[in-house]
Amino acid sequence: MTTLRDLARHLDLSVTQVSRALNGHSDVSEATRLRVEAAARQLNYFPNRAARRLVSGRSGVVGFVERSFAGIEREEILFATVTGLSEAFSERGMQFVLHLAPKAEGHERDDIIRTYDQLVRGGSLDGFVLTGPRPDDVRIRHLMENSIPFVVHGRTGEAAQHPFFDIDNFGLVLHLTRHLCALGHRRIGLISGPEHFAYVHSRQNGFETGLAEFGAAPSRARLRNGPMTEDFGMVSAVQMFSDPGDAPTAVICGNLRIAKGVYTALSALSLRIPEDVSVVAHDDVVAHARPELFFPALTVTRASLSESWGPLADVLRDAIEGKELKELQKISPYSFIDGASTAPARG
Amino acid sequence: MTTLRDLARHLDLSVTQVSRALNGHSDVSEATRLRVEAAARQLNYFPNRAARRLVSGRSGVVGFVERSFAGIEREEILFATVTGLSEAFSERGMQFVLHLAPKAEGHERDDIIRTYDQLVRGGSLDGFVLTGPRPDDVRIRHLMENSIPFVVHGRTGEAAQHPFFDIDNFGLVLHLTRHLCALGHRRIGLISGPEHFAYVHSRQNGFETGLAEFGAAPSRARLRNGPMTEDFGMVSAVQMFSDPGDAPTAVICGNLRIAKGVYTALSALSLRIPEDVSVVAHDDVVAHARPELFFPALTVTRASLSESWGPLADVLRDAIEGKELKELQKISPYSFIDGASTAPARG
DNA sequence: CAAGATTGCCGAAACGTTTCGGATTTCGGG
DNA sequence: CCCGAAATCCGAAACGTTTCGGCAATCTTG
Repeated sequence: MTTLRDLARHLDLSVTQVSRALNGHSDVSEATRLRVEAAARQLNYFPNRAARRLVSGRSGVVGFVERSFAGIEREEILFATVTGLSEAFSERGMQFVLHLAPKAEGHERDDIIRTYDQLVRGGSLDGFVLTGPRPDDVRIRHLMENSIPFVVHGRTGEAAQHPFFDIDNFGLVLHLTRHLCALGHRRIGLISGPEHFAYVHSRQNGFETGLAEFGAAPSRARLRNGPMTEDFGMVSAVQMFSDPGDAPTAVICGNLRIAKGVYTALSALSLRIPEDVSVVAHDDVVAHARPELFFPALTVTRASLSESWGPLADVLRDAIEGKELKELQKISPYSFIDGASTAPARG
Repeated sequence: MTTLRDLARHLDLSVTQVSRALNGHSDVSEATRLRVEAAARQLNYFPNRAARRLVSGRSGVVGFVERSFAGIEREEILFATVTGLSEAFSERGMQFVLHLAPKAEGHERDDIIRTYDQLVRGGSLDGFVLTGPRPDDVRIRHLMENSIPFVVHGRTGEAAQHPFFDIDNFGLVLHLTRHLCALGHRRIGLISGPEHFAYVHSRQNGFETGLAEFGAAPSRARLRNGPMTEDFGMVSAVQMFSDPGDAPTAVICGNLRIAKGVYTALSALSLRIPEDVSVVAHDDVVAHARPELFFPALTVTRASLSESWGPLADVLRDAIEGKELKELQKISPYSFIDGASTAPARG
């Protein structure tokens, strides 16, 4: 293995200067910089990471902690997350490790916190990626208190005080709500995710804001929180539309799986889309279902999950480098794609 | 962060002795060893990995390289592999990183090899886990030539010269074949995996050996190689049983998915299991399908995939530590579980 | 009790890099 | 041609650990 010293001897320079040349420091002449780079290539020199880490105090490794078995329906998304982050960090010269914390009994997230501590000890890991934040997330509080760098996919709330990369959950549901209201709908259903997740709250806020703009009010009966599954969408829709008096005229679905269930339910109830009911959804482009394959084509807001890994990795890198909080909070744009699943509200 | 020096000062010992005490060396008295351990706990000392790696020349990180998008039906198994290995290496104090090599055009596996080199440079990674070996695998040859430690899940052949952890593919198909032959079956079908994988060859050898023991010969028409999917099992079975003259009286399935397809096909062809056709399979316990849920209950050999990650990690650890090749080749046992899907051959 | 063996300990060097402070050379301006 | 400033360069220390060789005290043995 060729070292910096080998290079220095070979070039008749000092180790210092070779190091500075390779790291692009200012006080090294253009000529020697080129000479050094050429020699480095020729002797195929690669910096020893361990040595670099020892002096820099950083390991170049980041992690993602998850409990061992999170349940079947989370597998698909977990897989996408792991592969996406692996790729993103690889491209940035960092390494990404998945750490599966054994499922311990007792305190829900205590063991996960202990895992964070263990991993950060001895400089094994520089930082973490978190997903699925709760409004008041213990993990986030703990990491902040111990000033361990991290980035959250999503955020704890609209005014979160931590590094994150998120989609505009508030905005996109507001957009969908306005779209439906503009068509004359006032009784709108919202079938969203599990109540304890922060993004569900943001979406609900967007929903209520949109309704308020048009002088409408949400109804407890038209609000459903539960797992983002086709089954839940189906059951929720059947329940919502079972009361003919108060049934909604339009439904907003948290994702495409839920929309799938809603389509099934409406078809079974002999309700036509969009004549009887308008349906819209948010498309996170994770499953293999595409909104164009719905019939009639689904109107959606879209923000691709697979495009979030890169920015997420950037934010974590910057967080580790100690940048300002305001540079560490990014919100991704979404697009609105009009389909054929909405129509003006009837009479 | 407390270092060895802090500990040494605190205990009024030398750094050397503290280090040796913590690493359980022989020339340190029991008394001081206990004293040192107590102090380490109290000051909550954790060895700095980077420093340790710098001197030992090892990183404590191992990797698994895969191309970015390997196709849907491989996802399930890839996911199981990644989570299983993550957990196994965590338990051994090592870190496991998944590296997704971008899908490049041109030479099939050239880019993967380059990836191995890059990762091993600068001491980033100590070794690799490989899966799905071919009989003459370029990756394996390359790693051996450059003496980079690795372990293969599976092996290139019966007399492989590399570290591996494998199930007894030859033996288990031999077992199934003998079982069927003992029941009087002579025309037996084998629906197995893609031809280029080494394990498919081993299984085929076991099959032919078993047949030969009973004086039977394999037939080209009763041998199918293809993807391990339900669809392939279904199509293969239909084709095999379409020729009434030469149709088999029993079928061996490469895994449970294939068996599922075979059950479907036989049912559609109005062939009863086991009265008309006996069916057996190998169960790798990866999917959520269980052989008991087949009707009639499937007779299988079983070797759980999820139990292979630990031994696999052990072998790689030992390979990195430079143990002898013969200690680095492990074959896991399988069990035979008799169901209700076989019966004596008729007439 | 002397001589060798054993036990428990220590100082110093090494791993390969970055960085601090200072030294040397070169250059422009008077 | 000289002087200060800018441009390049360098030695040495530091990061935290392991390990090699040696040293002193204690124990064993004849």
